[in-house]
Amino acid sequence: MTDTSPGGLDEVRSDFIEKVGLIAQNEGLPRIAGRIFALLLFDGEIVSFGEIAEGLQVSRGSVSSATRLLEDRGLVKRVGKPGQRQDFFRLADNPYRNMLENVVTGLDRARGEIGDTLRQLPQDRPEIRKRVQDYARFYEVMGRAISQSIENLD
Amino acid sequence: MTDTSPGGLDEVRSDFIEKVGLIAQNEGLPRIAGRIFALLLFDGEIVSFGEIAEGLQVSRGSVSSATRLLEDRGLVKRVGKPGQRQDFFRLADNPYRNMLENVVTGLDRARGEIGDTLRQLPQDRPEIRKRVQDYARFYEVMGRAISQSIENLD
DNA sequence: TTCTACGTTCAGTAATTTCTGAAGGCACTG
DNA sequence: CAGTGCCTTCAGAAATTACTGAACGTAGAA
Repeated sequence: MTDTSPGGLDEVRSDFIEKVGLIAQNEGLPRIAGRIFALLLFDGEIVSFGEIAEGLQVSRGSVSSATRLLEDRGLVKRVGKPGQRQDFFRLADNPYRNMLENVVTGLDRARGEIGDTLRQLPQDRPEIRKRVQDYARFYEVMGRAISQSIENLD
Repeated sequence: MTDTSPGGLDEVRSDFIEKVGLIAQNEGLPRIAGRIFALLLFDGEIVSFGEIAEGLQVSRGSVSSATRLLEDRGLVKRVGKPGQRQDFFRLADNPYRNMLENVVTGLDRARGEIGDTLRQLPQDRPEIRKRVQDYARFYEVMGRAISQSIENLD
């Protein structure tokens, strides 16, 4: 029998999964992606495609797109099992490093777009250039900070 | 006459405003908030409530809620003008510092929620605890990095 | 006081995004 | 070769979020 008592492990687990779902949503990811990540993180095991769909009570279509998203971001790894036709998943080896790198990528993109504006601005409007430059600098500073923090993870 | 020629300042300006609107959306803010921020940043002037609504072609209701959001986050400042009933706005003094602080706040919140889970986890499941702890650490590392980067802004 | 200009609120609408579930295609099995 | 189980795709449904615009309250002007 699984531990479903109040405050028991199962409740902690499902609370965690829901929490991470909401955090993911806050960060602009589909909620299901966050839940899958949390499930793999909490259980720490290799879990099959079907178990994810059933365990989270979501459609296989959703599992398909969410796992691919997580895979693309390097947060989750798809693995095969000999003699098994199903796909299996586990946490990626370095999910947090990849998360940080994804954040940096997003910041670089924003900075790049602002840089485009800067390049289009005439030299004889230094006040505008200054302000746009400051904005670009914001993304640059934050990106650099996060890049450097990657090594602090382990 | 304003410069509306292709590649002219007006076009750069409106492209910039739209770009920042999309960036804001990416970061989970209403698009209009990003546009207002961009307008104030680009023009660098004190702009009235009505001018914002008209200039961006959005309803006064939207201007009201977006400006309040930006005000709450410390990105924009509402100022009065003597003898004027309208509200006026300008960029905040230290918008980027405040942006970074807002990010840190969000990270702290996420870390706190994961910390709650950690506290509920029994000691006899060290493997689970380890994994959840690593996840919390991710938010901690990123938050610290950004906090420290605040001083690099100027 | 009454009038007017203003910002805010909120109910409803619009737009966007997420999720579902059925159809489809592929690969393995027997 | 047919049958089965699997993942993906995609059209549509559901849910969420942003936005509008009218009603409202307030404060200054006349």
